[in-house]
Amino acid sequence: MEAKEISKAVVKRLPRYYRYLGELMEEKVERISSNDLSKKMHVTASQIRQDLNNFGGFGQQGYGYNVEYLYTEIGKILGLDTIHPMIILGAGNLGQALANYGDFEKRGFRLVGIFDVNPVLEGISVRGIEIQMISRLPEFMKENQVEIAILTLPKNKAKEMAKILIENGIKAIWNFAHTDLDAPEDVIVENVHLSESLMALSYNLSQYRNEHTEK
Amino acid sequence: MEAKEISKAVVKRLPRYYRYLGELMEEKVERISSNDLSKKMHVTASQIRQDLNNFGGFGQQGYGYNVEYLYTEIGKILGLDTIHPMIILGAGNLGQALANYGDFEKRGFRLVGIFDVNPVLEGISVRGIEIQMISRLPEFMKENQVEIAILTLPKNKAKEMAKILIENGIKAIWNFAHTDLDAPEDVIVENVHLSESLMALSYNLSQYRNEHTEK
DNA sequence: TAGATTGTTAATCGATTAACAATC
DNA sequence: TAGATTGTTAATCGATTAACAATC
Repeated sequence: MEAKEISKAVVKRLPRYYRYLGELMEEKVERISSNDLSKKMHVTASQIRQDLNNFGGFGQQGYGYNVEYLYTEIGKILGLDTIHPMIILGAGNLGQALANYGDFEKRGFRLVGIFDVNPVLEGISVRGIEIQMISRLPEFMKENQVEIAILTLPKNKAKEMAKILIENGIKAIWNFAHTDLDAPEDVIVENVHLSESLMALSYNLSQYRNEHTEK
Repeated sequence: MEAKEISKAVVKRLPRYYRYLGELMEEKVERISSNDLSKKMHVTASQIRQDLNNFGGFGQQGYGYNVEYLYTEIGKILGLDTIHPMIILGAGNLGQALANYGDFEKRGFRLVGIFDVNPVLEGISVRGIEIQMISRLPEFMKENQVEIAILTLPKNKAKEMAKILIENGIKAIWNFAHTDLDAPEDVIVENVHLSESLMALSYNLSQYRNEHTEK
């Protein structure tokens, strides 16, 4: 809320704190110290305190952090206390996998539409939502409030659709296409480049093999 | 190849260089300077030169980098010049989506098995590979060389299966389960925590809204 | 040769860790 | 109160950027 700029590294860690705190809640743990949490998460206690203090003092000296309170507060910081209407562009395997992932709904990410270019898919329901032709997208966006678009289309199609999304006032794009998108700075783009993740894995694999073979 | 330790940040950037070089090749571009590439990729030229020089001098003063050569070399660094036999654990939507992604095969990631716990799926073919019961996994791993396991199972099941994979000598796990895995340091784990990615997007969304509302 | 551009060292910037005073 | 643990400042570490000599 304050003007202080939070680093990308900190933001990337917040959801992980949130996940661990959720698990602690399930285990009925009421409070935890940065030290204990640091051991669970394999990070330093110092980093935890430093990270959390970017957003305010959630702990109490001599006591630690109240798990439920901290969980709720991080949830708010992450914007999980509001509804985010969401559409999927590309009803292939990946699009359907994401549509069927129920936990998103639980966190406020509400799927309101699914679109594809393939006429064969038109009218087929996924999670109770009928797949529509992508040509209907601009119209749909005018009639419905849409905040996030999930892009699970081939890369050439993806760039083209990103343009249309932006023209129609999309707020954020979760991009699974194997390409970078051009977007103005007021449109949030979060990339999930799966093949790049697999290549990083492959690098580490080769690296490890070399280190333990050569010599 | 040398003992020099490459930072994780550099490794994460390599696949992106690889992607851009691939695109340049498609466009028949023969050579490129760090400066031109930096403009395309929205990074500094200095970073590109610094990154590449971790692995050796691929460029030439006054000329720049030969696109095809650099592409090939980065491919080798990423281990894309060797075959990586791969299995999928969890034949749900996501598992099938990954099974059907043809580009992996092209890069040397060869799918050799798909497993699930659901007996209904037994024998069904995905990309010409029959889904097997997960109970057959240890046997399969003894009979076949398997390097990478893709984990697309619910989190409780995932931890359990990771243990079995490790006992049977898996080299790397590409983990899509919403949990961290315990693995010895000689087993590479690459996590894809999709919900965390979506939460980071959500954070940025809320953040942007605040900055442009309050004042 | 002159011009271009790398490879590489040095300077800067940012992020992580350590330390400790404040305080519950 | 004494003990525990945070919040926060200072020190360290690492990564990015700038600068430029080397060299094609």
